[in-house]
Amino acid sequence: MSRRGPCGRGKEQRLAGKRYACAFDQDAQSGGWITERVHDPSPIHFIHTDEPPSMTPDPSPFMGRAREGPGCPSKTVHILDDPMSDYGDHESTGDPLEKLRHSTAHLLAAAVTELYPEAKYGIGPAVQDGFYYDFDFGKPISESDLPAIESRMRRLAQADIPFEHEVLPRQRAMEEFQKRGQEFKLELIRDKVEGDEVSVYRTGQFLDLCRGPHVSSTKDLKAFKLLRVAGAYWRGDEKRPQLTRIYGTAWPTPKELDEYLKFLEEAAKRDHKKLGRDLKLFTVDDRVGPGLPLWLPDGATIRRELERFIVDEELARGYLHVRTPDVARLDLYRQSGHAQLYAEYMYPPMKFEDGEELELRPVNCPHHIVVYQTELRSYRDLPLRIAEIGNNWRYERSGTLAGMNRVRSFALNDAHIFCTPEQLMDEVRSAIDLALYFSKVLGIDEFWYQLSTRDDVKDKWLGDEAQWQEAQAALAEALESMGQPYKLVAGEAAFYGPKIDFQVYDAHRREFTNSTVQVDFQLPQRFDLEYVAEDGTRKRPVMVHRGAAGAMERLFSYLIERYAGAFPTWLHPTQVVITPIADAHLEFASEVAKRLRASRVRVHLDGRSERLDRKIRDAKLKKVPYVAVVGGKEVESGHVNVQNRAGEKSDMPLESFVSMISAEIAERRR
RNA sequence: GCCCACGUAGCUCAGGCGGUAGAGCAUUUCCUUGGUAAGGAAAAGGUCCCCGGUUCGAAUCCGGGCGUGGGCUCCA
Repeated sequence: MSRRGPCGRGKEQRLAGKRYACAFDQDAQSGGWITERVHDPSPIHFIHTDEPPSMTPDPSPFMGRAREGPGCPSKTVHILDDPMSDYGDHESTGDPLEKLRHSTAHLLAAAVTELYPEAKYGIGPAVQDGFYYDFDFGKPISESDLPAIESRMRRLAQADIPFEHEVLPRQRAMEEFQKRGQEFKLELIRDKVEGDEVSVYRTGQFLDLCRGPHVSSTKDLKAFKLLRVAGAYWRGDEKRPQLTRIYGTAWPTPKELDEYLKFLEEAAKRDHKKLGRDLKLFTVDDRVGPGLPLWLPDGATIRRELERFIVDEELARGYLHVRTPDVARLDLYRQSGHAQLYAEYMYPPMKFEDGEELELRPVNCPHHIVVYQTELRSYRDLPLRIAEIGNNWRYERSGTLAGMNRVRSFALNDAHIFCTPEQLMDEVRSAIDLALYFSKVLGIDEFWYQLSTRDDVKDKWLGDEAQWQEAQAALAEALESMGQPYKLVAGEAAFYGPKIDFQVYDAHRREFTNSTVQVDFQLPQRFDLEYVAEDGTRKRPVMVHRGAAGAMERLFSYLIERYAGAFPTWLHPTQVVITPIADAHLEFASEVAKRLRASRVRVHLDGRSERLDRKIRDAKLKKVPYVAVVGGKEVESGHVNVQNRAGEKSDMPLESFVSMISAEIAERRR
């Protein structure tokens, strides 16, 4: 069997394109790595669509995710073995689309064989919405080389070349690939193929180690397009050669291909980096530094609303909000273990003359632990839920930074719940419930849960077996008791405990972790946390790390893409644009503005000497929820003529409008 | 960090096989006061990412940085 390693599939998944209406369930395609899946991962809701989502960050990273981290689902899911999709354990799902794409990958390789005889082949699996094939060309290949390869593919497709399946004796297969200088394939046979029979597929001059199945002829491949080239390490290992990966997409018909390409265009339009610039929400400037975004006034307004919403809800649910510093003595992180296990993501400490070493915090759990320890806690105090929306600093590798989605300084909606083992389940459940509530209000309609448990490799984990079992059971049970389906991924837990991640997609259907719930027995031990139990003895609490809304930065990038900038009224930086028709109506317009502001509605009075059409157009481009036109008639009647984003107009008394929009805002209607 | 591509006015981009650069939008000013997605005119605006090198001369060529995008790795 294959290993399911850490490498994963995420990549593929990422690249994938969308899956239009349906969500994901792609695990079917992904097959089998998910060992013991408990429920099907179906995505849970999806509601509307037109708005694709994006994602948010991982919450409390905490921990030490040394290198395994809680991670993103991505990896989790896919696999490493994907390579094997080319061979090995890739169990075909029988999905015709997958077969088509996998065959197109072979077609790509066949074209490359003719154009670049020296090329060596890596693997070429089908992935969500397409396929890729990794090659070692022995020289740089760029996107400008794709058209030539693609047209050769078309020629081969028209040539009606059969996909011939052969089963060769192992020795014979080795010789075949040896003769062709295909060292990567030889390696795959050595490592992945058991037994004496080796399954190969032949397409013209191209011979591939592959289990299939494939379409019968290249003429069955009618709608495909090469999309981009990228570097990819052989077998996902950074220490091995980097191959050139060519990504492409393939569909049964040209029409579907077209739709997919259109989807990509649409996704580009709602890209949060583009909208962030167009709508003046945030900026990233070299002078400040990579991965350090600046929230501009309108973006900051949205963030303020989000934080207000989050904090108010948490306070209502019994969380205690605190404020703790962004820096702390390095010793604090030595004690938590981060200095050792998380060092590569931490900024270098600031050293002072007197020997003091201060560290920008990569996580804030140690701070909350200190808060916990300001008093001798009683079992009556538990569960104690300490929350904070505070900045965390992580020195992410430069190549991973992306807009607001992945940054080096981010404000996590973090909380640490200190509770007794008996309370664990309930706390996990309420943390999930909170995340669900946030999702519902914020419009995160499409997401799924992923339960990451520990795998068998013992030394990767801290703690004892019993605690792990207990924690995993608590997480699984919490989800099940709430009727929430999830995907179970073994081996992806944080080193200190299992976790549940909430996964979402961005506009391009790349997967991200939005929020998480993680159980931790390690920090309580490292900090010798305790509480006085009912019987007077000292006991150790359990910690739950949870980031219900994720990081504000990632949440923001998600919401921008989710709404394509057309935020719900309660979030929109400008809720109403008041447009007087002529200067003569400015005075009444000012009164209208004043009235709305008195009710805390964010308004912008557009007093430019522009025409009405122009002002309305500008407001529409800003995706402002309401445009209130004020002209002679309105001055006369005391009404406002309001147009919403759908273009529906209605004339109503100012007071009616005020109460209408106030209610909409108060209810945080979407 | 690695691979590929890219880096010209605030934005979107042209142009430049070496001789100090253009458009549209945005901005400013003037005219226009006009009922539901772009009224007209003028002006202003650029270290052509940075640093070196080659050259009489570099935004254009070469090298090295930095940054951005897409992937890989990683994952807050």
